[in-house]
Amino acid sequence: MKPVTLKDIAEQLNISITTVSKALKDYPDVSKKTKGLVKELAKTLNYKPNTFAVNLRMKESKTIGLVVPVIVHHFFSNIIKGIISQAEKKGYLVIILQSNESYELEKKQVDLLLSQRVDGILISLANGTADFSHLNGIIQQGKPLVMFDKIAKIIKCSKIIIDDRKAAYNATQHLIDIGCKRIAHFRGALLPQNSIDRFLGYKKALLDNNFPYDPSLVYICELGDNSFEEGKENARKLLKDHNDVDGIFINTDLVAIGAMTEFKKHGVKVPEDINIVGFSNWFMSSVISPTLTTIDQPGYKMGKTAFKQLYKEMKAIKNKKPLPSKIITLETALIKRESTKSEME
Amino acid sequence: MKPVTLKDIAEQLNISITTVSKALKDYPDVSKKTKGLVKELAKTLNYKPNTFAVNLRMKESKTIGLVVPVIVHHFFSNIIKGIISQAEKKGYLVIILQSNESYELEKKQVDLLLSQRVDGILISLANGTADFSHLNGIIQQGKPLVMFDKIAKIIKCSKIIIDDRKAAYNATQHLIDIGCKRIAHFRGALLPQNSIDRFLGYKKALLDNNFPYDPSLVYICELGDNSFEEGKENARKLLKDHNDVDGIFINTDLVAIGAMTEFKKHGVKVPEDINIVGFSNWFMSSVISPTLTTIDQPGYKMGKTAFKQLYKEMKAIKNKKPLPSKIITLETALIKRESTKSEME
DNA sequence: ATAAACATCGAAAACGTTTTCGAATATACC
DNA sequence: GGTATATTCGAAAACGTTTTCGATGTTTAT
Repeated sequence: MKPVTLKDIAEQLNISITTVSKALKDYPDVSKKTKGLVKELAKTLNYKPNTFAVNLRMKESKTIGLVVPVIVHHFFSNIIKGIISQAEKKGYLVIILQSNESYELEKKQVDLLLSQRVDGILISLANGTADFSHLNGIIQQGKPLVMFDKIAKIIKCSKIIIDDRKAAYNATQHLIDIGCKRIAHFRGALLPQNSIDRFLGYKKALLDNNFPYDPSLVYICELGDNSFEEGKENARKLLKDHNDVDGIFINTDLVAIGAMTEFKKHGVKVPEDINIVGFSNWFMSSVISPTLTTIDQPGYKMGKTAFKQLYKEMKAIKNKKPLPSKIITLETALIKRESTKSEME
Repeated sequence: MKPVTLKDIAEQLNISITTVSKALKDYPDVSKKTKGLVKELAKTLNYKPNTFAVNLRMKESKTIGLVVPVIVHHFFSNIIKGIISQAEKKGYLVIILQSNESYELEKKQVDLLLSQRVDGILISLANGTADFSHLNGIIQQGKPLVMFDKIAKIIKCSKIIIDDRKAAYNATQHLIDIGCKRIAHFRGALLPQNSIDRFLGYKKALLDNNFPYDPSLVYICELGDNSFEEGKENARKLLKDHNDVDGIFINTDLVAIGAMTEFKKHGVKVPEDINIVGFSNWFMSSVISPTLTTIDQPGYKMGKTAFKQLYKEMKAIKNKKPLPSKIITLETALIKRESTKSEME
């Protein structure tokens, strides 16, 4: 019933706790014979070191904290999977918390992780987060912090991102290449950096091609949740305001799918009447009809990379040689599908 | 830099560590005055109890382990969300591990959680799991274990499930009600209980309606991953073997969507030629074309319920009054959409 | 006045591990 | 035989908290 301790093994073998501990860790100053005895008995008794004691002694828990805005989300669950699988390889466990896109909750979750004394923190910011003192709190405690996807440029820590601006530029350029003349954009909320960058990429592509930039063609997802409903809502608005739009670059696949559903309802054909490019390459997008042209965003890889960076920093801090912050940009790719016409020669 | 400890507070106030500890926990045997002083200083110093020490002393970590077969999955990520949100309310953290549908990995993950000394474990079994000794290991250690969705009937622990058989029965009955005469079934792998139960529900509905049960109409997802590809594969086989099938009850939405895609490719119309009912009500199913008739499986609620049950059992074990195991069955609902014809009068 | 009750505090043990440092024994060398 | 060097072990401190139990001082009741 009671878990086996070093003491139990020591008593049965009539040696000291010290020796048992050292034997199990292959210290050079214990004989082969006693090592053998100890290891054998440890195995038969099914000894498992008490993590609580180890944590206290070593001042680390081999556990990291992860805060994401949402869990039920193709992109984020891929990131989570990437983080967990990489962490496991290095012997780390992951505690996951959700901010629900709320700054208040995010702050609370960070505090929770801090008081739990995790060895490091991975975070993707809530859309509403504009104050960053809770993040500085992490750094002040000397804990490594790595941000991914939804980042804050101001904070001095490593970041794993994609080049949203470039990806958006490519998406918009694709619409231009296939012959679109009037291109709208459904953008995300005002605050998140990637929502801003995607907008800027869209705008730059227009200007580089001598297209006029028309602010009335930019629709903001006002609810801020990048939902199916927002796509439908904006599609309705667009249909009312502008009947000459023949291409849309949309912030997120889900919003794009909402828009396509609404267009279908109104008899507007995709891609014949309107070409659509989404963003993220949710699995869903390859399965709907028409399949959605989109930007592939490497969630799994982002998760892996984020943990790897955090791991390096945790190791560095342990060795009292903190690493400089690093910004890693992951490649994206334009996935051409049925929602945009094929390229013209 | 160094975190503040009880000792720091005690020294600054010239009182004992004991008194500081008691003051912070509102013990009755410390005066209001000292309580005030201690609490104030604790706040200004930003004192946070050292979780490692507390865990060691209290022999509990307020942390539970969660093992799921997959993370990137609409149903499971909903469950995860439910578990995390409920756990947070009770002050528990959740460590998530993934078995990747592999028995070996599942066993390893359970061992990991056990050696981490989590206070309890929630698990949904991998499809390949047929040996259950690792689960009995949990119970033998006196740790509460609650299984959900993919369960093993043999293990004596609480379980949160849906009535798969009844749900499958209703799905099949729906196909019969709308006039289908020859109904096929794409089932999941052979081992998982819910795959078995759904098959049995399908069969019972047929027999209750005096339909012949024809084993050649039951297609097994052989890869065992319930994927889009498996849906396409089975649809191809069905098209080759049976040209008279006018309804299919399919184990999982994703497989159903794969099948629909394949049918569309071959010019077979849904629901005109073949009616399809899926299972799980993934968000995706409400967005594809045609929208998919399916069984709604309450993932979020299942997660919440699973944690609640685990919490009760953890509390009970702490009070040395272990609770009897309990099986909780959650309600499902048939969601009628476009992939099945409307009911005949 | 004495005894009983109450209020307030602190010493110390315990949780189980890791690691430093010194002690003891055995082996090597001259 | 004596000194130096390996080899093998263990005592003890430390990590920071919780909680038992006794000590001290103060108030109330008799």
